[in-house]
Order: sequence, then structure tokens, then C-alpha cells
Amino acid sequence: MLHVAEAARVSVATVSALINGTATVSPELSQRIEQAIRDIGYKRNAIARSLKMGTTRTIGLTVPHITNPFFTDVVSVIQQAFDRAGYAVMLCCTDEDLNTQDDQIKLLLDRMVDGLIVARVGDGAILKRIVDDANVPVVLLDRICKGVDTDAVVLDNQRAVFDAITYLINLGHRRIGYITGTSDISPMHDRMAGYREALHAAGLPIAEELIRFGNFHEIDGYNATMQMLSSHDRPSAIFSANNPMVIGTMKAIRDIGLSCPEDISVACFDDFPWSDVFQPQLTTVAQPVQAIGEQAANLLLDRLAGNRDAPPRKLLLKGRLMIRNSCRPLGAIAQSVSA
Amino acid sequence: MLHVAEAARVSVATVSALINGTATVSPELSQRIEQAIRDIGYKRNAIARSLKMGTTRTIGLTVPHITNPFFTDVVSVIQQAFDRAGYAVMLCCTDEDLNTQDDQIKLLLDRMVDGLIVARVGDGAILKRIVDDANVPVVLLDRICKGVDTDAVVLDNQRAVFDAITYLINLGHRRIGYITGTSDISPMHDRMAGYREALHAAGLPIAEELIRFGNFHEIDGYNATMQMLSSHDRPSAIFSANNPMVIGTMKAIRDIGLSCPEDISVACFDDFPWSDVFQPQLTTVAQPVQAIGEQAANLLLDRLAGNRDAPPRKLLLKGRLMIRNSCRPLGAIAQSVSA
DNA sequence: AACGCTAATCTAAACGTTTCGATCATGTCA
DNA sequence: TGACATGATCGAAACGTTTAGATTAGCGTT
Repeated sequence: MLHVAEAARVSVATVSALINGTATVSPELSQRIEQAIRDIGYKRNAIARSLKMGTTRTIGLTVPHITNPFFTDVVSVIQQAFDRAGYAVMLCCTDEDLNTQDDQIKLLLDRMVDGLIVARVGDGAILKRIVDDANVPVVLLDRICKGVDTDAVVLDNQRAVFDAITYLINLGHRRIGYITGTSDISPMHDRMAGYREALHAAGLPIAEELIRFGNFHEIDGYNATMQMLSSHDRPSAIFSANNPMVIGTMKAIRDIGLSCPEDISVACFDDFPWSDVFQPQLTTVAQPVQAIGEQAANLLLDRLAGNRDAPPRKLLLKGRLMIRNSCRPLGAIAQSVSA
Repeated sequence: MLHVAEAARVSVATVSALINGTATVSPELSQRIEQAIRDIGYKRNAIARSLKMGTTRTIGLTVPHITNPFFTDVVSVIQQAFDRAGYAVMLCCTDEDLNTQDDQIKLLLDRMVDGLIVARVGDGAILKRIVDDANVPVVLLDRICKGVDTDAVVLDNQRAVFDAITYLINLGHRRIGYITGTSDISPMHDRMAGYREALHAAGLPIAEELIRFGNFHEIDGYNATMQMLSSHDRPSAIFSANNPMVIGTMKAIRDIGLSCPEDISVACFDDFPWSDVFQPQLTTVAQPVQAIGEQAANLLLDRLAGNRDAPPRKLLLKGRLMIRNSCRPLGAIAQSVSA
């Protein structure tokens, strides 16, 4: 900018005024400056600008796994929204690890991101402290967090799973296996509540041996399914509260020599692009990923636009049960249906 | 830092020296400073540091679509690698659009990223200019670019498709449909060359009506497949050079009332997590995503570590044909196999 | 002709670091 | 005891912007 100013024989203030349109500059000087900018190939240094202005037009986004199709889609939508608004997005994947997450959030705050969208992991205390210290707007994505009272957009997980399990019950299933991630994050907790609520509402007992915990990965779903299917009194249906784990479930079913839906029905949380292409077509709970991503982006953009002290807004979206052919009717119902 | 210095009754220079370990500071002052840092809750401002140092410890990564499973995986690997090295990653999705890409690269360079990993789109000229101007190391990912002579890691696409098509030919297929993206990017060009080479090597004619161009999206695959299958002399196998498009292919096959592999064999480029779970299990060309991501990251990290004027390094990795059950033997071969 | 008003431009401080060279105390050696 | 090397600390400039406030020029009023 100094060089431009010299070449155009004006002060840097005038150059800045022209570039930012913060003051009127005469046509004559404007032209000289623009010429100089072109000659020199000047590009404004956004770092210096950020230092002076205290804003980076960059946000941080952390998710557990970008390979989880739900997060893949949401990240994609969020990235687009911020791109449109002229913001850059720094992406971090926490791998469901608390320390990693803390480090990454520190990394992002160090770099003075203007805002943060977080699909958090683990206990909220540290997140809360980090977020309170840095005075940066945060929106929680997918997972709320006790004690962290910020904007959030989440699914009505309990209701969504309630509907799915009720659907299975109505098909005649009585012993329904349930595979979940560790319940220290809200969606897993709420989904489990939906499972219990549905069984309870139908007057069915809750068999604790049918509830298995995993760590969100395919292998965990595989192991959990193997255990359930090897038992003397195996379930007739399995619901997986997490999408990557259902791959393990399907592989376990195959490896143990059973088939879906003939021998066992399967449904899971989170839809994915291939769900209605191959056999069996998995019945899933689809989240409105487009809406979730856009809402999260909008909440943050609104804060960034200056609306700082509005009370925290919590958005609760509805899931949708995508009924396909991976769950079959059982018993009396099966009779009447096939009749 | 000023506040810390005041609280500890030292100069900012000493605080800086202690924090960065750039000079020895006495135990006494060290303690005072550390105490002050704790009391105040001081955090170094990375923006100011970047301005002074001329480095941001941030890199830019642009891909066409993060929802393409190949890029999802590669992005994930790259993000992890840079996270380990203490770098932040700014992610952009170009949506296969040239202008978007140019804007995004400018956005990234504005923010003074230290390096760039680009799965480019469109013509190389603009990319080249942009990259030459900013003096920033670039590694090309997945797609090389005539005239842009930088580090690159790509697949041996021609060989990979040659192998896949040859496999189909060996199964007895003679009319093999080929669905591709626009061939102005190197992988599409090279894959097509592999297709032609395989047919040629087998002494088969190349039927231009069996080659269809799309824009990388599911709908394009759908339309292309519909056209091919409605023709009087439809192919017995279809190869899709792009993963999202094969979803469209499968849906078109279903909608037209045919089934795979009984009526038509299908194979495609890029493996995906569900490929061996559902029926039909798609035969695919798997890219070594882990290696690709790591190599790209390593090439860039090496440049960032100071190895600036080594000659450009081009890494050519091998694909692997994952044979599953979506392609069936035809004619005489089918006889002998089923016999 | 002196005055004030407006519009255009400039000067200089500030943002929060890093770092070069200067300063100062301390101990060592001739 | 004086000269000097050594080690610790500091002052101040620099990175490239933005911006408040000062300055200047031009013009119409009285």
C-alpha cells in the first residue's frame, strides 16, 4: 500500500479511503491510484487489516468426523453459506476426542476466528471456559451442552427415535436391539430416551442386554451386533443410533450367515446418498441436513452482523423416518400382510 | 503482552523472549512473567504474530465437492496431517466452478495462507497466474494442470480404467457404456484414454454413442444411463468414471425396470464405505486415499519446512480394482462359469 | 478583503507482536 | 584495578493496515 501511495503520489490514507470507500476521493487521484494498484499488482494484506480491525472474516468449524455422512453434508452446506458471505472456514475434526477438541478450539481462537460452530464432544465445562474467555459467538451444532448457553441447532432426537422404534414395534417386533455411542453427548442420550420411551409406551420390557455401547466406529457396530446375534435369544430387529456403526451391523449380519430383512430387520439414524440404491434399502431417520447447516450458519452470521446480546436461540428440527425395505413385518402382522 | 510486561515489571521484549525461548531469561523474571500470564489469562495474538513473521501456519485446501466420498476421505486425511503439524486448514468447495475456484483461491491468498492444496477445476492459466503472483507453495491434488509446474499427487488413472475395462472385456462384455465428467480435467481425460486403450487392445470398436458426458452429479449419471438403456442396442455393462454419477446410473437401471448385475453390469471409479455391504456389491476402482492425502500433506509440509527450490515432484499412485458382484460373465464365459 | 464552510487530502498514532542493537551489571583476567 | 567478555534486559522500529483529527484549498458571503 505504501508503494501504491508513492507511485500515485498520494498518502496511504487516501489509498485506503479509495479501496474501502470510506471517504470521497477526487476522480483524478482515484485514477492515479487505480493505475498504480494495477501496475504494482497490489493486494491488500488481510492479516494487517485483521490486526487493526479486530476481525478476520474467518470462522472455525469443528466436527467429530467429516466422514460421517451427516457431518459431510452439514459441513458442505455450512461452507457454502459462509463462502457466499465472504467468510473463510477453518475446519477441524476432533475424532470424538476431548483433548483434540480442546487443542483445536484453542488453535482456532488463537487465529482469532470471528465465530465458532461446534459439534462438541465430551464434557461442556472446558468448552464453556474456553468460549467464555474468548469473546466469540458460538453456535452448537447437533449436540447441545449443559452449562453452555449459546445458540444451538439440534434435532428432536428423542422424538425421531421414538417414531422409528414405534414403527418397528408396529411391524410386530418385540426384541429390538439398540446400538448407540457413548451417551455423554446429548443426541445419544436423547435417542436412547426415545428408544426407552417407545418400548415403554408399547408396554414392552426393556432388556438391558439388547442395549450396546460403542465408540461411533464401524468396528464397534460390528462387535455389538456380533454379540447380540450370538446370544441364545437374539433380537428380531436392530436399530443403530449412529450411521457409521450400521455398516458394522450389516457386515456382522452377513458374516454370521444371516440376511436382512429376512432374518433380521435393521434401521439406523442418518440417511446417506446410497440408501435407496442398493439392497436392502435401509430404513433410516433422515435429518434435514440442508436446514441444519443453513440455520447454524444463519445464527452465527446474525451474531457476526452485530446482534450480539440477543438471548441464546435454540432451534429444534424434526427428523423424518425414511421407510424402505430393510425391516419386515413379523408374526401375525406378517401373516396378514402376506395374505 | 503489554499488560503482562507491566504486571511482571519487565519489558515486552523479555516476555516475548520467554514465550518463544529466543533468549535466556533469568529464573526470577521467568517466574514473575509466568505468574502474570496466568493472572491475566494472556494468550498470544496469532494475527499480530503472523503480520510480523509473515507466516500464518494455515493452509488452504480446495476441492470440487466434499460430498464426493473420494474427497471426503482425502480431506479428512489431509486435515489430520496438518492438525498434527500444528497447522490450521481452510477448506473451500468449488462446486466444479471455475469462477468460484478463482474467488476462493484469492480469498485464501488474501488471508496469507502459507501453502495451498488444490484439486483444481478448469483451465490452468488463471490458476497459474494466481499461484505465480503469490509466492506460495502449491500442491496439486488428484488433477494435474498443464503449465502449472508444481508438486502433485495423482492416480495413474489411465492404467486403472484400462484394468477395469479389460476386466469387463474378459467377462465377455463387448458393448461397454462409459459415463464421464467433462474431460477438461486430467483424470477424466486419462480415464477416457484408459477406456479407449482397453477396447483397442482387445480389438473392439469404439462406439461413440456409448460415451456420455455429464457434470459430475447424480442427475447427470441418471440421464446418461437412461439414454443408453433406451437405445435399441444397449450396452451390457456400464462404467462410470465418477462416483456420484454411478448413483444416478443405479437409479436409472432400477427405474427402467432392469436389474444389476442380471441385466446389466456396473462398475465405477472410487470406492466408498458401503460398497461391500449392500447388494449388488459394486465393483470399483479404489484409490489409495490415505496415501494420497498423506503424500499431498507431506509434499506441502516439506516445502513449508523450507525446502523451497527443490524441483517439482510428481507422485503417481496406483489404483486397485475391487472386484465384487456387480458385473456378471456374459455369453460363452457365462456358460462355462455356471457349468 | 476577511471570513467561514465544505470537501479533499494528509499526518501520525494505533493494532500486538518480533527482533536488532543498545545498555547495564557481573565476573574474569591480565 | 582497569579492561573486557558475558549474559540478561530493555528501547524502539518494523510488519501493513485503519482512522481520528489536522491541514489545505476552493468558494460563496458579507
